[in-house]
Amino acid sequence: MVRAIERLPKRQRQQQLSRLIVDNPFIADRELSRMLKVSIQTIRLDRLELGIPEQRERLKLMAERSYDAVRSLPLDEVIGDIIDLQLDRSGISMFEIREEHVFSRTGIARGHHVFAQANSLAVAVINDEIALTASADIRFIRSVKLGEKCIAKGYVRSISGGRSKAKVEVFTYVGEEMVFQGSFIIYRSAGEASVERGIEDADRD
Amino acid sequence: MVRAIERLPKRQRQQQLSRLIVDNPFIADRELSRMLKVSIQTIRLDRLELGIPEQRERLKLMAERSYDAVRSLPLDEVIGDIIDLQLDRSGISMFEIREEHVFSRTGIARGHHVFAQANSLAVAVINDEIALTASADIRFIRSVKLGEKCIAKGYVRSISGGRSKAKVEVFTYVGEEMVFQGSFIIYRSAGEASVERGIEDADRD
DNA sequence: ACGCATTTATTACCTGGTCCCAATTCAGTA
DNA sequence: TACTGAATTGGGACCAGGTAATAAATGCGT
Repeated sequence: MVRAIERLPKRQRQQQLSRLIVDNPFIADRELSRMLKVSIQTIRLDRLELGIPEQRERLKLMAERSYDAVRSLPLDEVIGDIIDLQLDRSGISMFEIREEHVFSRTGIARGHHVFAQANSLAVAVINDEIALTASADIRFIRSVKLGEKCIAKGYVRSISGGRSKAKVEVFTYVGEEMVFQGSFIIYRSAGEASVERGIEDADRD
Repeated sequence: MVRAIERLPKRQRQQQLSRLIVDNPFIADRELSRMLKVSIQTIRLDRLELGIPEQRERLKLMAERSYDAVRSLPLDEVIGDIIDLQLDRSGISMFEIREEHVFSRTGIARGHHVFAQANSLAVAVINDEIALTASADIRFIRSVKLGEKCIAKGYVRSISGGRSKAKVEVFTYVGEEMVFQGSFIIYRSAGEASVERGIEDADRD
């Protein structure tokens, strides 16, 4: 039996539903029911089956993620997903090159995205409230292309200058191949609450 | 007149209220009324006077901010607005530091945005279909803060290696003050692609 | 004692849901 | 064709966390 185009079978509708919610977490059931042309109850049953929380919960989760980051470590302000982190020692992050990261003509990632991943990792691995990049020496060893997964590994090499500076080396790989290498000097606030601030005495907010 | 510690005068209570909400935006009026030992209506009047939105709105705003932040770097083709460009010679770009570019705790811009502006400019100034960053040596001279406008000036210093490499220096200013300095080696297609390898010498500090 | 600000209480209403139960529709099969 | 089970829809009760508006109570200074 040929289905009307309007109404999709359950499976496909649920897939659509997930997609819609993923790329607009702010959407409410009412709107979804209009878009998928089913009743609001169906939408709710679908969410239930798919384990998708209600809109408010979704926003709350997003807010929490970005908030926790502020409180502890800027984990959310990081480009790439931190998949391992040993503070003051090392860390690993993963970043997948997608459409929006590449030059559309060539499919090659723009350098600053690869840098951003490495920089974020270098900052994240430093166990401090305030950690800022002071300088960096970087090499793009080979270009990274659409779809490739960049695994960045960061190592804290030294903690010098009365704990106010740290050197972090980051190596980014696609598979076995090294694609990026960077040596970062990170300023830290040196200690728990105060003492030396990173760069020249930044103002507090 | 010595006030009871329990009940503060309006002004102080409202100050407290702001503080409480700032460092826990998730808190609801009910809880606030318990903490400040006033009725829930008073809390609501206070919020009204202070222009503090309800909890749900707060969470929504946070979610929006973090959502925008994730999109902001990836979506832009070029970071910063190119306001002057002489191909193969020099270029100027402007980039304003907004909420989504800073560490929310400190209001200091994340390094990779400043880098991204400079990198984008360095690539843009190279008059070629394919231009990729091969390496860079960068210094963050002072931290850049929320609201500041970064003016990046890029100069093509040399075109060497049979037109396959170019050195571009970028200086970024806030007002008169230099905040960032970078030396970029950019690979260009120089006739045909084959833009694969980058590094040859590994000098690190 | 009066008056004004402040505080509290009350009620109606809103959004965006949950939970539960019943009715309906649809498609395939005995 | 009638039956069955899944899918869909509808409705009601309830919830949190509010807004809005109006009224009543409480301070407190003069």
